[in-house]
Amino acid sequence: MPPDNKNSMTQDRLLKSAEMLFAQKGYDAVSVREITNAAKCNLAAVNYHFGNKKTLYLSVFRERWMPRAQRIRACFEENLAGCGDTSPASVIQSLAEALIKGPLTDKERLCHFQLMIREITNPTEAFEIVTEETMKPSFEGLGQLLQPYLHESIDEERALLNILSIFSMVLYFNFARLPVSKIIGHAYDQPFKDRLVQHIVDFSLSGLPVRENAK
Amino acid sequence: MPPDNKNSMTQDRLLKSAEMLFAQKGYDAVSVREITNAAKCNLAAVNYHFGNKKTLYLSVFRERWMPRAQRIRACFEENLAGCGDTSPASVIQSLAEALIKGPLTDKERLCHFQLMIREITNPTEAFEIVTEETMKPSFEGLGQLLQPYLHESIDEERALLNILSIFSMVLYFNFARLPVSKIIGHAYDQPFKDRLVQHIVDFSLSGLPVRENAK
DNA sequence: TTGACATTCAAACGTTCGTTTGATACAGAC
DNA sequence: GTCTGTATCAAACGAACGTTTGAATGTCAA
Repeated sequence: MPPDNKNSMTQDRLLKSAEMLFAQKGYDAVSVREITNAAKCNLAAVNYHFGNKKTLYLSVFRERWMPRAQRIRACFEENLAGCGDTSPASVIQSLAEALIKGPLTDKERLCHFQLMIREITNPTEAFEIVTEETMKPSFEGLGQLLQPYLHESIDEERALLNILSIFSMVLYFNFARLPVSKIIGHAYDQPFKDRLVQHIVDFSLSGLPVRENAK
Repeated sequence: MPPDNKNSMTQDRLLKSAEMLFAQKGYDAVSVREITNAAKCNLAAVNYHFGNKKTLYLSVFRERWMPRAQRIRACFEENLAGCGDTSPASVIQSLAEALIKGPLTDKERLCHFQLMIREITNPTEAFEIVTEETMKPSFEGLGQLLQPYLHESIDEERALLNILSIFSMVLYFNFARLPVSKIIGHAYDQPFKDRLVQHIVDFSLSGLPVRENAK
């Protein structure tokens, strides 16, 4: 039997380096040599531990992306439990905080959403993990939470579109930091992220802050 | 002097094929051979007409993406002129229709937003074209249109966040068709796009359709 | 100490990449 | 006809790619 320490150390370093590079540059723009250099191991290690580059990419989603998605979900549920109720305001506040401030470091969060976006624009086998095992269950859960509070006339599609819209904002403000920073004129610091959460909650609950007599 | 017809015909075919392939697969996943095969011309044509692959990619943005962004903008302005006023409802309706139904074919629109997303996640020199020459001016124009109607307490950053939020929805519902289709359970047909525009307008103006006594 | 096994490594594999080359075809100017 | 410049082409270039190989290294059971 191999020393499980050394074995998994190289595997873990590979997964870590691969995840960061895939997130930053995308699958095709990253070479196996680049990954193994970053992980400080031999070129052949990828094929020895994961078979090939594609399986390494899939392993990144299985071993690193999925657990993180679950951590975010757990954080949302903790936030909501702390609210004491399941009103739309509480739900959205808990969701926005879990996704934008949440349990992840800033680097992790950026990495997480970049991988997600790349999988949406270039779907591979990992797309199923992202949609079927993560997004879909989450959205169904949110739908059940919000449904009792929505207008009776709202059908299921409209309810889902509302949740997708909230999600689109969170996703966008996470992965499109560059253009957002360019447009608002400053970086993503902590106070701004606080204001961002507040904005998403406000906008989701009331839409544009229009004066009453101007609607 | 060469026959300007034949000259520009090959160039145009290259730009057309390159745009579609770059949008579908991303810069690194598309080879020059793939592009020249699609354009039915010789491999060396890319280097003869554009110098190299990277310049071809930039030319796609300059020669095809920018004009299309301008067509969308013109459509928005026509829509708004047809409304007779510049109320937030009219502005948002005109914007959502220009972006989601608009002057483009479905294929063009998908291509347009895919290129945009790719440039946001993998910024190159074309990123400046997308942000500085297109997004920023548009958002400033929208800000000036909406400002008079917003609450006096709303500062510039909050006003921009509102516009960015509307934009995030439009962008998301355009480029993330796959997961959206998976979640709502059907394809992007014309009636759905109508409902989508309506939803974006409603959501932007009022947020979640919550019952009054439940807010 | 020996043998079996897991892991690492340098080197090479064949393929595909972006780019270059030199020949060829063909237009209009003189 | 000859010359000039543009456009296309097949063929080849060196570099980088993902993957494979076989030897070397280290660890533990027997």
